[in-house]
Amino acid sequence: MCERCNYAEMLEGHGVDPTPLRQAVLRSIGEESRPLAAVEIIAAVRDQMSINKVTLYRILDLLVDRGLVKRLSAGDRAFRYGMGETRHHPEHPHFVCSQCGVMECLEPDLLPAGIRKFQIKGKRIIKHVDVRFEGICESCLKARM
Amino acid sequence: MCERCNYAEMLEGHGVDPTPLRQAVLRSIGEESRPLAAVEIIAAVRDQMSINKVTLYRILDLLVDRGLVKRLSAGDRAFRYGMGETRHHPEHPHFVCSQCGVMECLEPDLLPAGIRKFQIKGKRIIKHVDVRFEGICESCLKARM
DNA sequence: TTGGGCTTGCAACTCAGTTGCATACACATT
DNA sequence: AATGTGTATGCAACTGAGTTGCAAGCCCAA
Ligand SMILES: [Mn+2]
Ligand SMILES: [Mn+2]
Ligand SMILES: [Zn+2]
Ligand SMILES: [Zn+2]
Repeated sequence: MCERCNYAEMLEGHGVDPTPLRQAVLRSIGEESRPLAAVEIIAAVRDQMSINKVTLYRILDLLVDRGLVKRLSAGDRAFRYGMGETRHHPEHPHFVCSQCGVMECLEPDLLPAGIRKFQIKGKRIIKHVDVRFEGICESCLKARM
Repeated sequence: MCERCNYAEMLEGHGVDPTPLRQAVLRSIGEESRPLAAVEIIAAVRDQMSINKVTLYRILDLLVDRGLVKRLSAGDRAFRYGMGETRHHPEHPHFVCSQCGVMECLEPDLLPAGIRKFQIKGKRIIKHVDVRFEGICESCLKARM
């Protein structure tokens, strides 16, 4: 998210006790520009303190449940975790590199305008739309030459 | 796909030996109107003949590789497998019920027009776009009342 | 008839995440 | 102070979906 975010305040604002581990998990996600896999989050947290992987997954569940974090599907078997939507961080599509698997955030204006208007279609309730671009990322492109 | 599809011919046309198991896997996928999880495909095939799960996954890999089948992400941990694109079966978005997990195919015209035009963006190569609507399906809606 | 490649099966494995249960700590009640 | 109650974390074992290694069966070619 941003360097001046107060993660403890964000947690408290969502009714979550801001324990050191929860702050560290949220900070690790917030300080990256792209959504991270659990294995990346655990590595980042462990640079500063010790954490068990079950605790990490429980914290992630809690943060996703409270809307602080968004669980994203990258098209492989591991979820990615990125910051939830706020006014400073609007909904946006993502890009996944089919070679190295990295997920990147794209500009919100790449979300096709009006994608929200398909709200009722054949008696379903549509809650949200997930748009994922797939291809080859810049760094994999460079490595090919 | 359709009842009059000749699955053996489709396999041969893509350079794949049309063994009974491969035909049964492709037929199981083609006869459904929605993409299936591997566990559903194996159940469908086993209604007619015996198959080992490793064989199923190897056949799925092969069919995906040849473009006969498309591997889709439903936002959970199990892939779904649906028929690949042809002239009779154009690209289309999907819907996933966040309650029961079922994936359904939506009309191709729900794909936002012009979504293909984001072909070059920030030095990435974009190969395709995956649009997935999430919400509550008709049958889960009924069951709520 | 022998040999190679393709197809399938079985056992064991991997990876990402989950469950069960125990321990530790905080804070409230007596 | 002693006790209880809930919350946070850890550890071991488990699960589900898919993968790997290797062996066996089959087909056709030399
Ligand atoms: Mn993002
Ligand atoms: Mn479909
Ligand atoms: Zn890449
Ligand atoms: Zn449903």
